[in-house]
This record gives sequence, C-alpha cells and structure tokens, in this order.
Amino acid sequence: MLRITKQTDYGIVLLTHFGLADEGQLLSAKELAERTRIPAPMVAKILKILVRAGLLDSQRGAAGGYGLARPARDLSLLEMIAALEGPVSMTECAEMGSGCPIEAGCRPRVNWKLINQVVQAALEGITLERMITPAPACATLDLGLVRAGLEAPQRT
Amino acid sequence: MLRITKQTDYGIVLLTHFGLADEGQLLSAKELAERTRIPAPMVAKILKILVRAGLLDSQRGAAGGYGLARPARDLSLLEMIAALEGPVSMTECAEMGSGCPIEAGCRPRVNWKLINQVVQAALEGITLERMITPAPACATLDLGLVRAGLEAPQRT
DNA sequence: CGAAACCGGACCAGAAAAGTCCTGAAAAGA
DNA sequence: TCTTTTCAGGACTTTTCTGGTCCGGTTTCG
Repeated sequence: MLRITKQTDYGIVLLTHFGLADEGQLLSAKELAERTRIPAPMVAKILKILVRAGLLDSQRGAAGGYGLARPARDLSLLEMIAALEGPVSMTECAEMGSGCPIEAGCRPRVNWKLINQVVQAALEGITLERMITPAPACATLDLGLVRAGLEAPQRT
Repeated sequence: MLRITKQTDYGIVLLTHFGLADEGQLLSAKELAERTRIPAPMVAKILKILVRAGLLDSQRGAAGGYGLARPARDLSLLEMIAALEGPVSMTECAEMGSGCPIEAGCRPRVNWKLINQVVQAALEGITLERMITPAPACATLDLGLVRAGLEAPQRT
C-alpha cells in the first residue's frame, strides 16, 4: 500500500515516452495510446492534466500533439506525482496547519513532517532523465546514508 | 496525496498512547476512544487489527485491555503501516514480479524499486519510541544525506 | 471545407475507505 | 453462579475516490 494511483502511474509512463522521443517531437494522444496500450480516453485525460500542470506543452490542429515543456533532466518525479495527484504529503496534519480533531492527544505530528521531507527529497532526486536511462549503473543506492540522514540526532 | 489511510493514521496515534503509558499497563478500547476522540467502534476495529498483526497483546475480561507486544524502541513505523494497510510499495510492478500489461513500454520499473527502498528505509528508521519523544531535538535531519544516498552513482 | 487534434467537462460503475452494529466468548468480581 | 466488563469476529452501510468513457466545441493543417 501507500501506492500511487494508476492514473499517476500511467502519467509517468507517458512522460517517459516523451523523454525517449527526439527533442521537440510532438506525440499525439492516439499515438501514445497505441504505444503504451493504455486506454485511449485515459491517455487523453492524463495528457490534459499534465498540460494544465505545465509539464507538457500542447499544439492543436491536424499535425498537433504534445511535447515536454522542459528538458527531461529538469523534471523531477516529485513534480510529476504532484501534478497528477496533488501535493505529496503522507498525512493530513503534515500538510495543513490544523483542523485535526485529534490534535489533543497527537504527538507524532512533528515526525510526520520529517518523514514527508525524506520522501519528498527522494522523489525530488529522481529526474525523468534518470527514469529513462537503462539504469543498471544507477541501480544501487546507499541505504546506509539514507538512514544516517534520518538518524542525525542533533546538528552541532 | 500519497497519503496513508485515516485508519492507519488512527492506528499510529493509538500506538503512541501505548508508548506513553507505563510499561505493561493495559488500556481498554473505550478508554482509548475517550482519550483520542477517535470514534469508539473505529478504535475497537483498529485494535483488533493490531492484535492480529502481533503488535499488540490483548487481555479479555473485566480488567482487560491492550498492551504493546514489544517495547516501543523495537517497533518501527514501517511495521505499523504494514500491519494497518498491507506491505508498503508505491507501485504494483515494484511488488509483484510482473503481470503488468504495460510492460512493453515500461522503463521506470527499476527506479521504482529504488524509491521504494528509500521510503521503506525512512519508515523503518523511525521507531515508536522516537514518535513519542518530545522531539525538538530530533526535528532536524540532513536531507543532503538522503539525497546523496540516492544519487550515489555507483559504488566503488 | 474537412479531417485530425486538443479542450473542457460531465458522467457512470465499481471499488475502496470510513464507520457502525451485532452476536459470541473469556475473565473478574460480587 | 451470575453479572459485568471487555475483547473477537464478522456483516453491513454509507460515503468517497478511482478508473474509465463520452460528448460538444475549438484550433490548425492541407
């Protein structure tokens, strides 16, 4: 659990196809639906969302289509997810200041903010460009470091 | 978005109350509902889940109630979430080997596994004990380290 | 003009989440 | 022993979200 929605998943797959296409080349919704085998109306819907969020540019008309609004190296996974399903935050109270009816006996709040930051940092650190590289070279990561960053008891 | 469910959120709040109580003290569902202001039937439901998952022990009868099955320092957030909403994985394909109809044009797979590991490491690194400490001292963390762990291009 | 695309929504069915309720079984105490 | 308290286990309802479809309108190219 803690899953991204299918729509978001689709959206990211679509974006990777833009990343793989030649710079500036336009891809149409229909074309993408065929390539990815995602249902066409769904593809159309998602592309519209991505345009509104500013991740894609669109061109209408007979030879129209969609293209990345920014180079793949400047597009983070965090932005993609935020565009497709709203700002990333694991709990309500980590996002909004308050309004939580539980607040009385709620201590975890502070830590949730922290966890959010970790998740966001992780997502922000992965770019579309990286998502499309063959990746065996990138397939390692040092979890020890992640953990260390989290445990840092107190900055001196 | 990317939220934990309300049920999970409640569950964690409940667990923190056990962490704060004296070691070995039993808390009843009713009592917890009053303290946390979470609807009583909900509390009952969640506590049952936590017992089945082995995070809590229960004692029936007049002076019965619930208590932590393990000390707070041995209980990670990852376990709590997993108990309450199933194993943590952000995408389907990151969990199951395959079955994904998109597989044809799907490159991100590898990176998803990676991201999952980061999230899991983050959640695993936070214990119940830590969730209940007043926390100003723990409120900092070095995001640089997290990012570094993620970017580690290649282990030498 | 007409075909090919995008635009903006409305819409629906099915699934999941949130929350309730009821019956039964154990343990403690009078 | 009988009553009370409290957990156990489900069934159930209601609400919300998600995945997916469809349509009328507009822009652009040929």
